[in-house]
Amino acid sequence: MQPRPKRKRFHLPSQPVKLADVAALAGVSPATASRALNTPDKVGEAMLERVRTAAAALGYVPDAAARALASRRSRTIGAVVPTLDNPIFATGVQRLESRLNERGYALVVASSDYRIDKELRQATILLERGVEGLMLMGTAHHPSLYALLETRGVPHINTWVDEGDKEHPCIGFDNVETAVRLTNYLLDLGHRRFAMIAGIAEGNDRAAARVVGVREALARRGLRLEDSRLIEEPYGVAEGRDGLRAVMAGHPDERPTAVICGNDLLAFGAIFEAAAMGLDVPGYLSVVGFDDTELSSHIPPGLTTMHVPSGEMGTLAADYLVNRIEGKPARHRSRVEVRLVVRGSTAPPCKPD
Amino acid sequence: MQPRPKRKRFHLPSQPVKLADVAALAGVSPATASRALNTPDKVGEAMLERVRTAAAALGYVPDAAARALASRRSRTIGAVVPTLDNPIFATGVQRLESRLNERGYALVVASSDYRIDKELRQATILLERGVEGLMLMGTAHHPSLYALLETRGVPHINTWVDEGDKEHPCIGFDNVETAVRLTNYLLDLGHRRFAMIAGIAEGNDRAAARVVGVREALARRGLRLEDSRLIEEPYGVAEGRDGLRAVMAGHPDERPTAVICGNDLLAFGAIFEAAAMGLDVPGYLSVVGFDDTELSSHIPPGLTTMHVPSGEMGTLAADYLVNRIEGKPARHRSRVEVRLVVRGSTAPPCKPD
DNA sequence: TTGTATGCGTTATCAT
DNA sequence: ATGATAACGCATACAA
Repeated sequence: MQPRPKRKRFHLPSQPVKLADVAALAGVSPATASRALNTPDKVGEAMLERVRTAAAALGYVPDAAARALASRRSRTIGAVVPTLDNPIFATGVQRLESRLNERGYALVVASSDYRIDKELRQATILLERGVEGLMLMGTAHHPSLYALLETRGVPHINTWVDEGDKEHPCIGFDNVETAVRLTNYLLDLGHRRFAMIAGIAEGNDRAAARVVGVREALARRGLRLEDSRLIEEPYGVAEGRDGLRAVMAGHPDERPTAVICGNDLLAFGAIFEAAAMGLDVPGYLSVVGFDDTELSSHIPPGLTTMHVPSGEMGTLAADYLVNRIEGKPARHRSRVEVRLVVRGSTAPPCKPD
Repeated sequence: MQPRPKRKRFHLPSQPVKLADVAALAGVSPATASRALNTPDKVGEAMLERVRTAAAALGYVPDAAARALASRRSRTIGAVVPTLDNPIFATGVQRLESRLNERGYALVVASSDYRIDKELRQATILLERGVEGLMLMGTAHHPSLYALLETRGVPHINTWVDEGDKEHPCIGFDNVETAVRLTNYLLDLGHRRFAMIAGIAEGNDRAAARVVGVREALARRGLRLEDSRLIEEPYGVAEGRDGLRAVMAGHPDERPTAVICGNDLLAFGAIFEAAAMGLDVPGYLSVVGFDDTELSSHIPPGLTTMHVPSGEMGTLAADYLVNRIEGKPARHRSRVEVRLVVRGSTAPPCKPD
């Protein structure tokens, strides 16, 4: 005869100790145990102690899935970023996580690889996972994304941008205006011949906006960016080097005296390549970037760049989302300060027109 | 007779369309609908189509919490890293996420800030969140952590290490041995007077191991690291500069001819500071680092360093955990190749003893 | 304040 | 291959 009783279900006793066990040990109902653990102020002093010690004694760990199902709250928020491989994004996510952690939320991350279709897929996955809020980057999303957010009623926040897109909450700065300011600085220095090593605009509205800003600033002074002086490269140091060679091609007299880079990584590459080409920075050529990474102030001769407070944006995004979720007041939009940091990589042109 | 049942719940109709709705529209039972969506091969051709179109028509999105509760599977794994702010970690997490995504898992991240007590707290939170696997960094964990993992039966993997700790699965490399190799390279070059700008050993076994390795290699040649020539600094460029000034203090004749840095960020700082002090690298001083970041090959004169395949470790960690979770064979330990990359920052000492 | 009884949406067991 | 139905572990409306 079989020593095993015929079992009704075949579930593993994965988590032996459940709330009911705690309640039993404490001699109270599951409801009271639940309240004691979650809303201590709604329960008597004595009960509270009994439940707590019982829970501790059993090493009780609540089951998040069951809790989420019953309460319809996951206490989880999601973030879809292009990649964590860009340090400036990583910093933002780091601070996002820190703040969420402080406020009792967990963070699930996914990357879009700068592709809006993948961003949509990832966001969908996170939504299925039950995130209660979503941090996105930029404002160029798949048309279906907002609809998805809408139907699920999940708050979201666009970061790194603060553009005309008044429909949607965002935390960041105006990339166009920022590029204008940076370009104006160079113009005021006396530069007239420009080149730009931009990021890949496709799928990256921030990169595109920076090009627009540069063009706009130049146009106001009656200047323009020659086609041969604008090149798009993925963000990277090696790409910055390639970019510099490309935009410096041609007759020396027609070469740009200032190169604007889409981010600091590209700018580092440009500076290194200029050195390799024997072109003095800033004597022969001024170079500027965007972001202001840890290295920007240290790399000789120091990189003039726009300081972007990526960590602050992460913190603000966390607060915005949690406030929305918890029904607290939350500013629909908030702007962070991006400031020009002048360092050694810029100077007046050696031979102004 | 009451038109409505007397008890009515006040739940928000948060997710109007559920599996039952799909089943109803398709004219099948919920069970069949579930099977059609999850295990298509266990269902008839015709049913499958009906269910799928019904689901699409209603825009059905499964509820992860309910699914997790019923199946006892969250399809989520967790990672606790010191910080995302170190680009080398960010890369590892990026690749971890990529691979998990490919295999149908989501990633929830938390940071420990190099503190084992916080690591324990974060791991606990992730476990409560129902992660089915956990990626950790290093091997120096809180005593309770393994017990926690054990009771919950959650697979884990220690990354960035491959030490004697044979109890636990890990993916990485031997930090001591790696430091030995790096030091031997300098010794073979002829260096005899060394300094080290290490990371903070407290809470960071990798940083500590690298110091051990350097000492070990020196000891084998009858040399040692003077107390005044070893300094611990948080990983950072500015800290590297401070560190260099500190270890170069004293009479020039007694100065080290080689400085070993705990990671590339510190090495960058050391190189910059050496330049600022008018000390030629590698003519007067050789500098080496660990990690091999994107900038290491570009920064003049090129940084000699140990290349650490952080992305690969992320991928391997993902595969290991998913394989374990899904009952597939998984190597208990796997080692990645760390190789010495010689660049311009090292040369024989100008005046060997 | 505490207990009782559902219900959350899905998967899985069993019978058909 | 498909349907009926009992868990899954917890929170909460309601009664006491």
